[in-house]
Amino acid sequence: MNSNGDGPAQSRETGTLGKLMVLLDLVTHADAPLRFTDILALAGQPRGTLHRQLSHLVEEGLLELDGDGRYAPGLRLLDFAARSWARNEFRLIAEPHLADLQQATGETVHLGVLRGQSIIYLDKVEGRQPVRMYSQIGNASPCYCTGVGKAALSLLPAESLGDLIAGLSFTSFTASTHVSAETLLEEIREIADQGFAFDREEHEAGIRCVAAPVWSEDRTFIGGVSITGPAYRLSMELLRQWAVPVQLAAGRIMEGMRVRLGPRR
Amino acid sequence: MNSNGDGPAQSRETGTLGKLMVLLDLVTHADAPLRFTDILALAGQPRGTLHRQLSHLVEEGLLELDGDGRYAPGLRLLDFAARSWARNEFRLIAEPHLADLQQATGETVHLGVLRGQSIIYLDKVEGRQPVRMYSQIGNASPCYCTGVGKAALSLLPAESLGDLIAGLSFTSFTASTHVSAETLLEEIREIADQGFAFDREEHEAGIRCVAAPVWSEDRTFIGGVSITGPAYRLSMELLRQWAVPVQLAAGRIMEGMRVRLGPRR
DNA sequence: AATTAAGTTCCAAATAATGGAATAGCGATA
DNA sequence: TATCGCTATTCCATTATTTGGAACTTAATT
Repeated sequence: MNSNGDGPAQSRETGTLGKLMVLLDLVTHADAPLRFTDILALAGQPRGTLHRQLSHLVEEGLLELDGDGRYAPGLRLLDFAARSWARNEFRLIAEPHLADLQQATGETVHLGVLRGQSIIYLDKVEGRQPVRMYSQIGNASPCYCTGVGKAALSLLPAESLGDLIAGLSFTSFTASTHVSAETLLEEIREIADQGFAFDREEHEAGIRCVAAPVWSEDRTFIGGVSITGPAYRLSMELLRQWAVPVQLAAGRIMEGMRVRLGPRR
Repeated sequence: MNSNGDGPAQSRETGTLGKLMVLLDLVTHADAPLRFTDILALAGQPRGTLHRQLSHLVEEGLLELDGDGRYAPGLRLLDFAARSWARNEFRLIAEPHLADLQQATGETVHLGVLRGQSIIYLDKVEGRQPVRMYSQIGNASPCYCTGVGKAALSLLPAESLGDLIAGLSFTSFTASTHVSAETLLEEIREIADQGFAFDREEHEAGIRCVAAPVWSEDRTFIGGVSITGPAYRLSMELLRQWAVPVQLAAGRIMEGMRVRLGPRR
C-alpha cells in the first residue's frame, strides 16, 4: 500500500536487499527526516524487524540517524553517485555535444536515460547562472510527461512499450499531462515517425521542450537530448525549428558511442 | 591495485547487506567496468554466491550489466543521491555563506563533512567556469591530507581522534602528505588551538587551501569550510589572511544551524 | 506517581543465503 | 564442423540470517 504514483518502478523483491531498498526509497522520498514510528506506519513491518533493518542501513551509511531519532538519507549515497556519474561513458561522450547545443540555442540542454518507468537525468548544461549541482542531474522524472521520456519511449519495440505503458499510473501534473494510455501511445507513434518529441507544458506549467531520442549500440542506454525553456520565450514554432539541431546532436552522440565502443562489440 | 588509501571506512559486516555493499564498493571504486571474473578475484567469494549477489544488485538498479557482461555502477544511485543532497539541511543552510565567501575571495569554496575516515564534499562554489556537476560534490577524500579533513579532526575529542588516526593507512599523494600518525596528531593539536587548517599541497601538488571547522549542534555533521586554489596564486601569506573570513563564514553557518534547528532540540 | 507512548532487545521458527558441483554458452583453434 | 578452453549460469542440500511476536527499557505526559 506504499505505492505512490511514480514510485519504485521494479522491485522483484530481491530477498533481503529488496526489502531494504524499499526502506531506502521511503526515507529518500520523504519530504523531511522520518522518525521510527513514521517509517513503521509506512513500511508496515513488525517493530523488531524494522528496527534491525534500519540499524543495518545506518551502519552502512545509507541512512543517517540524528540526535532526535530521525532518519535521513546517508551521505555515503553521494560518494557512490559521484563515482557512478564521473565514469559514465554515455555521459562523457555526450558532454561536448550538449555544450554545443547549448551554445547554439542559448537554452538549457538535458541528457536523460530511461530506467524502469523513469527518466534519470544524466547531465545538464545551462546558460546563465552557474549550474546548481544536483538541481536536475540524478533526478528521476516520469517518462510519460517529459520530452526526453517520450523520445525514449518511441525507441521501444511495440511489446515492451505496451508492457511499460500498461504499468504506468498517470499523475496529472498540469492540464496538458497525458492521463490515458491511449493518447500517450498515439503520441509515441507520432514521435517514432517524426523522430522528435515535444513537451507542451506537460510536466511543469510554463515549461516547454523539444527532445530527440538517443541510444547506445547495445541498448543499455535508451534516452534523449532536449532543449528546455520557458514557454514565453520558446514558441512552438521555435521548438519545431530546433528539432533539427537537437536531432543532429543526438546523432553525433550516437556516432561518438559507435566510435568509442563499437569496434570491440 | 584499486585500493587507494582511503578505501571502505567502516563495514561492521552487516550480514547480507554488508556483503552486498562490499561488492558495490568494489565496482564503484574500479577504474573501469568489471567483468564477472574480475569481481570474482577481488571479492573472493564462491562463484554461485557472487553471481546471485550481483544479480540482486542489478535487479535493484544499484549495478548495471552491459551487453559485454561488464558491471558498472547503476543509475539508481544517482536518484538516491540527488534526493539525499537536495534536502540536506546542513548544506542548505551553508549555501549562502559559501557563496558570500566565494564572492569575497574569488576562489573556490568547499563544504565537507567527516564520515568515517573520509571527508565527503557536500557543496562547492566555483568562480569562473560553470560548475561541473558532481565534479567534487559527493567525492570522498582522505581526512589526513585535506584542509577540511584536518579542520574536522581538530573537533574530535582526544579519544575518538586517537582511534580514528590509529585506523588510518597513509598514502603519500605528494611530498608534503602526512605519512605518520605522530606528525598528523601534532598538526591537529595546533589546528585545534588556532581554529583553522592549511592544506600545503598535501593532497594534490600545486593546490593549497585554508579551512575552518564547522559542526552542527548535535554533532551529526562535523566538517569544515575551505577556500582552495593554485599555489602560484595563493601564497601562504594570503591564506593566512583568509583564515579570518573562512572562520567567520564557518561561524555564520553554525549560527544558521542553531537558529534553524536549535530551538526544538 | 501513574500512565501512555516510543524505542530497543530477545529468541524459537521461518526464510533466505551459501557454496560445491554440474550445466550451459561462446570463441578460438584444429 | 568438432573440440578445446574459458566464462558465465543454474541447481540444491546445508547452513546462516532474517523474522516477528512479546517482553523490556526509556522518555514524555497527565
